[in-house]
Amino acid sequence: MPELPEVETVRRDLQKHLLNKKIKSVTVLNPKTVGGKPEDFATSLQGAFLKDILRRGKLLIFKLNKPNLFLLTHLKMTGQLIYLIKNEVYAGGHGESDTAGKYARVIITFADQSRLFFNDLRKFGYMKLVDQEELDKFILKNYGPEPLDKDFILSDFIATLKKRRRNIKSVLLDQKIVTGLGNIYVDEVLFAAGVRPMRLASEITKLEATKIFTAIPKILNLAIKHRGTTFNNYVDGKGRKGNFSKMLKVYGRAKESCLICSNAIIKTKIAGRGTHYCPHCQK
DNA sequence: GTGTTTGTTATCAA
DNA sequence: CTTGATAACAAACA
Repeated sequence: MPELPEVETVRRDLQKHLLNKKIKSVTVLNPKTVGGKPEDFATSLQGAFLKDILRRGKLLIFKLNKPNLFLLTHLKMTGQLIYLIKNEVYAGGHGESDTAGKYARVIITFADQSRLFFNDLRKFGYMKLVDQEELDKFILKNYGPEPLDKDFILSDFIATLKKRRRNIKSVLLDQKIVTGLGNIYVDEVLFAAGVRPMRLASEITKLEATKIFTAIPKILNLAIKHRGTTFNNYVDGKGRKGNFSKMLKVYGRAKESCLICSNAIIKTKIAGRGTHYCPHCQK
């Protein structure tokens, strides 16, 4: 489940390896992944150079040298981007040992014969070509402030929570309120802030909101430092697992004892998602 | 066969 | 119009 730290780890890996590479050919193995006609998708990319790789929330944005062309990539639940040099074989990727694996959906081959695999077991992820105008519109419509940027502002955050009559968990999962958090990091953030996930957002105190606000970048940055969390499928740009899994304090620890107070961690369902919290440390 | 896993969007209700 | 709640999507696993 790639959330902000995992997507950022992939972005940094890929930026190191494939900046300024020229796209030689594109193979679309699952047409639904790219939408429209696969041959149009391939043709548009062919011959283009990769100039930059950006991230907005959990969305990766590949900037191409063709004027006004951006390749958006969303990994959703099980997407992986794996970069392999010429003839390199990757053992992994949803348990496959073949180079491509049976879950490869798109393969981009560069002029030097290195390749970028977009694997996606559940086919929720997508690649999509847009121009600058479509990109701006898309981001404006779907994304709120970046928690690691200056536009994530405490007073705005407190005011937003005050207006929401939903549980805090679903509010934090809403990408328009703050981008990048998913099921794992929301549980971790709420534990760090000492707030129960079912609490009504509008009734969160200023002090609690401040604790949540502070915990968000703190935990995300720490997770990036450890190259993300691998729970199911996530791997980085070279197929390696993330190390933050060992440092999770509540997610995936149902019935285990709280690392602070030793009470049993409770697992329940909130906002349709598996939700973990400590009944003693979180009020 | 059943329930569970989750990022995002579609759909419906208020 | 907005907001919120829920189903749907897809595939695999216990």
